[in-house]
Amino acid sequence: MSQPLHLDISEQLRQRITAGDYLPGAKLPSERQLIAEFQVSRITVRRAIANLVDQGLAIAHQGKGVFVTERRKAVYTLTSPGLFVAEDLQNQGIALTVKTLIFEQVTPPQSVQQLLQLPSAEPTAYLQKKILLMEQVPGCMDITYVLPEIGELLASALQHQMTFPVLERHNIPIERVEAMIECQNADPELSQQLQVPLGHSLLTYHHTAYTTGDRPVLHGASISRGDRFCYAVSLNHAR
Amino acid sequence: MSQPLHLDISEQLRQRITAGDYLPGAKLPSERQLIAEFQVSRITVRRAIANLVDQGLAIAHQGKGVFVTERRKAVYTLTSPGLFVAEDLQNQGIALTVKTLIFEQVTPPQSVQQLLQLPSAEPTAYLQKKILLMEQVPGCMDITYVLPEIGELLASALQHQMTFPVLERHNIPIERVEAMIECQNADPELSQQLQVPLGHSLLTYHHTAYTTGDRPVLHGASISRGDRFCYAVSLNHAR
DNA sequence: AAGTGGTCTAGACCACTGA
DNA sequence: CAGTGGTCTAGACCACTTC
Repeated sequence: MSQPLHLDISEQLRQRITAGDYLPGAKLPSERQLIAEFQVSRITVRRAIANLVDQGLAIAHQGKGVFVTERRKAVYTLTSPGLFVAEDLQNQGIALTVKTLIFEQVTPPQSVQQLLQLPSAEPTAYLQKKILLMEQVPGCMDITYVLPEIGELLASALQHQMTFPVLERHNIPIERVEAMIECQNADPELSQQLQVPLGHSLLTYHHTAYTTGDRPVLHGASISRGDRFCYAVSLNHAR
Repeated sequence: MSQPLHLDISEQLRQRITAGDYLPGAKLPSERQLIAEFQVSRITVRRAIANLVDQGLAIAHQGKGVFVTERRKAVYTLTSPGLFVAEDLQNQGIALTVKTLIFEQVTPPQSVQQLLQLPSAEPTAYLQKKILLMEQVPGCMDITYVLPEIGELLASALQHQMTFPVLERHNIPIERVEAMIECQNADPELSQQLQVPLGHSLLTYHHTAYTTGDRPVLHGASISRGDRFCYAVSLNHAR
């Protein structure tokens, strides 16, 4: 055996997918059919399917079957710092709904305290935890800490609207955003909230927003499904 | 059974990891030990471990054991378009080696032909495929298409050095870069080249670089291990 | 009821690692 | 060599979906 059987089988199936034998959205043969076709045990077929799922090529639905994944991604364009990334999607005609999970005053973790330059005596901030639904489907979980003064002022607005536009409307201009983009994998909570399998690839956009005078206003993380979103940036030479 | 056994077990192990009972780099109990501890079959223990691996919390090494992953990431800072992302790492004191896999003239795919504005009559470009080793460990695969004139001119230099500095040195300034960052999962080739398990999360930086007069020069993708790298961006308000 | 994928068992053999 | 994880088998039962 030069190569594991399950890999051999998943590679054959992968080839059929990339060749277009099974189109996006189409159903793959059932486990029973694959057992018959490749003459192997069920556990090996299941492992082969797991390989495809891990590669993001297929998704299993209990009672229905295994389906080839759709491969289109929505683009968050990072442009002006005052434009919340999700706003960009609305311009693309994607229906956006905000579902607030948490909105309360908390003592943020050390790292956030420093970024927001909170007083060490009584370091509090408002924590918002929201799910962003795109076309009724959960696509992003947003966890944001905002300065307490701002949280109090805008409590009602912040719970049902995008954060950045609310700030701009209240004369808190966003001058600069420091951002960091990374990959992470779904833990049980994210897996449940975003309705993806445990370990699913996620794209995380960490951001700290500063208003006039380089004063930090908020710090947050937008965790999106990695199979459905990406970020676009344009870098221009300073002249 | 409200929750699958394997999830129950992986959650208990996860808690021990986050609580610090098992520190990064430490070895988890062996499958045999876990079988004894939780009184379940081997397949269930293996599934529990697979859950941890999928979440990026652990990594298995045959013959050695399962180990808690190290969680530090190197940062690619996206600043001036003329600075190749990887250069940034050298400034951080990380040893960088380039291993060229492919360097040849090819007919690029349709999408690249358009981006590079190649003549439809005879659309050729140089394709470079490189592995970037950080501290002797493969961390990134770079696939770049460059205009044929440039490829010919710089053949020898391009094979062993970073692309952008070579261009700058030959008076081809990079004025603008259009970039896109996304998640993808390791297919068998990437899995082998980057020495990660099949399906491992990867961070991909697609980029098209333009020189004076908005003429495209090259288009490429830098595919990095998602568990070891991230991208930093700074967005400033235009004044 | 029939078909699908999800969970779990007991057991065998193989491949790699390190003392 | 003993200990580790990797592959594979046959078989059972469960949960969900569709008809």
